[in-house]
Amino acid sequence: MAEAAAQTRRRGKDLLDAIYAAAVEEVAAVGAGRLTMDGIARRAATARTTLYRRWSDPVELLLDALRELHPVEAPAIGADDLRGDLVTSLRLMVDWCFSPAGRAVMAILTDPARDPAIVEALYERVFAARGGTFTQTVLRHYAERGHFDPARLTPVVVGIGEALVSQRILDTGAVDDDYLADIVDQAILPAIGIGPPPRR
Amino acid sequence: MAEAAAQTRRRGKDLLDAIYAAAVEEVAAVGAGRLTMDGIARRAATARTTLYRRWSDPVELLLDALRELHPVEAPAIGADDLRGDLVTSLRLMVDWCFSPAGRAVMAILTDPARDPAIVEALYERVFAARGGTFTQTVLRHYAERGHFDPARLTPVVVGIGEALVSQRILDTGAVDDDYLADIVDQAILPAIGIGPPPRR
DNA sequence: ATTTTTAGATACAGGGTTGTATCTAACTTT
DNA sequence: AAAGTTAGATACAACCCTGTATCTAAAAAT
Repeated sequence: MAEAAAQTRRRGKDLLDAIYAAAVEEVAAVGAGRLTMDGIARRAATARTTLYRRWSDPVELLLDALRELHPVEAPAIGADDLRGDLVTSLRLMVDWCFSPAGRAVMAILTDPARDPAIVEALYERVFAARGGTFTQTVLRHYAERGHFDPARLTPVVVGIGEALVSQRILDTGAVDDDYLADIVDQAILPAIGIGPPPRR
Repeated sequence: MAEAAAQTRRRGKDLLDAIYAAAVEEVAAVGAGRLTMDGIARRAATARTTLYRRWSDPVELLLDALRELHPVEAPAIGADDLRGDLVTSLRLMVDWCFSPAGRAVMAILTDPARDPAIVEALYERVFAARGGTFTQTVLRHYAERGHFDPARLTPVVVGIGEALVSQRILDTGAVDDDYLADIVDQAILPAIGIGPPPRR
């Protein structure tokens, strides 16, 4: 009564964007197992009917939403600074994990009743553009330029940084830059034969 | 009709054990977010009434169940075999992760809507008896005996093995012994300044 | 200005979960 | 043997989610 109702009706891209945003927020909030058309509709402030016109179930909707979201950024390579680039790439990972898309992907991957087909679709749509994991891009670059022995880049080694970051996020819910530097100095660099870290 | 009905009625400990087992199986199957009195009751082949007589919600029940389950085993220390003991401790972790209790704990920890209070209660009840993580016990033992510099045992380093195992489980759902050996040779040992791993 | 498209609102039956109440019959205790 | 406790079964109203159908009015196209 007091305010003139914003009697506008969303349509086309505006509406889709609102629905996509609602979908990733919803899955991050309640988990993939509890994702529901009703929940997405409420969060997007639209009618369930509108969703059913386009998708037949919430997972289809979610996959479309993730496809539309900005893909994961690839870490940039600096000027001959392996250590700094590794920290930067991990920072990139942490930031992405806390983005709406990242939280949504995490919710899907950690769902106990997750569907392998969904996981695969996820990897294709979200990680396809990037060349491997966050630190992998950096490590390969410097290995090719002779900073260390490329034979050191085993599947285990290229996953050290990501594994430690994931664990830290799961444990404490936040990661500061000092911890990222510790990961690089105390785990990644020793594993590729650089170091040992300064003992002070 | 054909068979005489086993007209026995569970009571006391028998019944409780069946309920506890059902609870951890249920949470591992559907996830913490979807844990329901109804699901537990069905799995335990009892009436929901029986559950409501003792607990007011499924999470309370689950926490009691985890308290009753066997705690995590502590890794044994062998005869001066750091590498072998590390692999063994990681094997212990993997086995525990696939046990009913382990799967239940994982489901709780990875639930997007997890309650910090529940997580804390979990750590107290399940991990309290053990001295730190799986590899930590082993690493401390050998560090104290001079196999390597104890200053290397930072929070990052003692978590390397567990982080890589967790990531592998999440990715592939299984971990073989070769991979565990790779983790030890290519990540943990370099981080404590032992190695480099043999290049063959 | 008229027509077409479609967002938004409402309603509905069907199914699942919740928490409570009630009854019975099996097990324990005395 | 009698009295007690309590597992198991059934029923229930309330609520949420699912698909579908129907109507309206706003936005776009003509």
